[in-house]
This record gives sequence, structure tokens and C-alpha cells, in this order.
Amino acid sequence: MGRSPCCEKAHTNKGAWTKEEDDRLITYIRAHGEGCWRSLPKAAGLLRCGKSCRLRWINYLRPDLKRGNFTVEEDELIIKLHSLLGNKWSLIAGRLPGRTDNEIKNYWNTHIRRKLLSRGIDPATHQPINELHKPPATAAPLSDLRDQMDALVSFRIKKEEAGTEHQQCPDLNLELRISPPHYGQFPLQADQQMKSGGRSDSHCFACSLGLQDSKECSCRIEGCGDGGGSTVSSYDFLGLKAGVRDFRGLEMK
DNA sequence: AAGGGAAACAACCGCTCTGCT
DNA sequence: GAGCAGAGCGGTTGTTTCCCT
Repeated sequence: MGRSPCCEKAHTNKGAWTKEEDDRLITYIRAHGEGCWRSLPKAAGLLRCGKSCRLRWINYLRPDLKRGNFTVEEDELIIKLHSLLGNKWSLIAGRLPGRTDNEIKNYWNTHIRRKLLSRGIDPATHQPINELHKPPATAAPLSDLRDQMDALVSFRIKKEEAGTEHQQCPDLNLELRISPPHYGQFPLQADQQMKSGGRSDSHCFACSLGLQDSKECSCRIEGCGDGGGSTVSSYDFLGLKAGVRDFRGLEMK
């Protein structure tokens, strides 16, 4: 019993890709497009596993990839997104054009983790290390934030399944096509907001995520947190779309 | 110049999720 | 609803490169 292997391991190459293999893969995908990774290696004349081809294409050969060092802005954005999403690398990558989940994951493990540790911040919880032993009530506001997002997802799903949009919770505005995001040119403006300590002329970072009532809300300005119709939802910001059942498999790119 | 350790990066593996039958 | 295949994700490992002694 059990599933069939994704490829015939005895007849596949492993390890680093050669220039010739890259060329074959690029040529094939240019001609036929992405998709059907299982049959692609054979069709392209590659002795590789389909998963391996997919990974190679997505992480290194795609023409829209941005190579080179991460900018300070990207650094800070990754940290912010990680504090909200955890190790959801694909979601984080979805907010960083030209970057891949694998690249961000590696960068996180090699650079940002250390950077946070040197700042005295625990990279897993995003809390100051010396506060980690405090009771959970004060030590985990960001996980609370994450819970709220999960709850928001659950609610949206139930709402759609039930098909009774405005009856179950009329006060909660979860319409996902309400308005353009606050950030006309995300992530640039978002980052500017971050740099200003989450404050801006309009709303703090948490509010921009649609979490006005959370503990993360730092702006406390009038009109912020009123859940008004002009507030962009978390899902607009995160690139999430309505009608999904999970974070996975979202159209992020 | 050589050796060893650390850092960075590429790739693999196992698992989960989704869509189809 | 169950079973299967394909696709995608996150964790981990292996290899290469860099730096210090």
C-alpha cells in the first residue's frame, strides 16, 4: 500500500543542477509553460524528479526573480510579516516581489534570526528575550494578533459557506473589496510607516492590517479602530482573497 | 599556503492540501 | 465520502564559499 513515489529515484539525477539542465528546463517551460511537473522531466528530456524541476524553476530560473542582497526595507518587512504570520514563508514571499519562499526562509535563518537575537528579541515570538518568562498574558500580544487573523479566516469561511453575509455579525465588516489599500505603493509606504514607529498621518501598522481593536494598535487617533467601511481588511493587505479555505494555495503572486 | 570552523545557499524530503474520479 | 495523484509548503540536510588562524 502507500502512494507511488513522485519519480523513479533510480533514474534521476540529484544534487546541483548543471547549465545544460537549466537550459533544457528554461527552453521547455518557455515553449510549453508551467504545469504538470510530474511529466515535465520526461517531456523536457531531464533526468530529474518533477518536484526538483519545479523547485529549480520557482527558486532560480523564473525570469521575474530579483537576485541580490535584501534591502533594509525588505529586512524590516520580513520581520513584520513574520511576526504576524510565523513561518508562512510562501505568504511572506507573496508580499516581496521577486523573492521566493526558499530565499526568504534561508535569509531568515542565516541573517534575520541573528539580527533579532543581537537586538535581544526572540525570533520565534518577536518578544524581548528577558520578557519570555513573564506570564503569557503580557508576553504574547503578537500571537494574539495571529489568533485574530485565524479567527478572521474562520469567520470568513463560515460566512461564505452559510451564505448569510450580514446576518450573523452585522458589526463586523469583512467585505474584501471595500477600498484600495492604504498603501498605494506597498511595500514602500508600509515600510515608511514602520520606520515612523507605526505612526503616520492616518493609521498605525496594525490598523492598516485591519486589526484596529488589537493590542498592537498604537495610533489611538480618532476614527482609528471604528471598523469603518474605508478600512482595508487584513486580507487585502496580505494579498489574500475571498473564498479561500486556508492560507495555503492562495493566489499571492 | 593549508586547515578548520562558520556562514550562506541550494536542494531534498516528508507531509499536507486540493481537485478529481 | 473515500481514495488517489498532483502540487505546494516548511523543515532539514548537504555542499560550497568565506574568513580567520
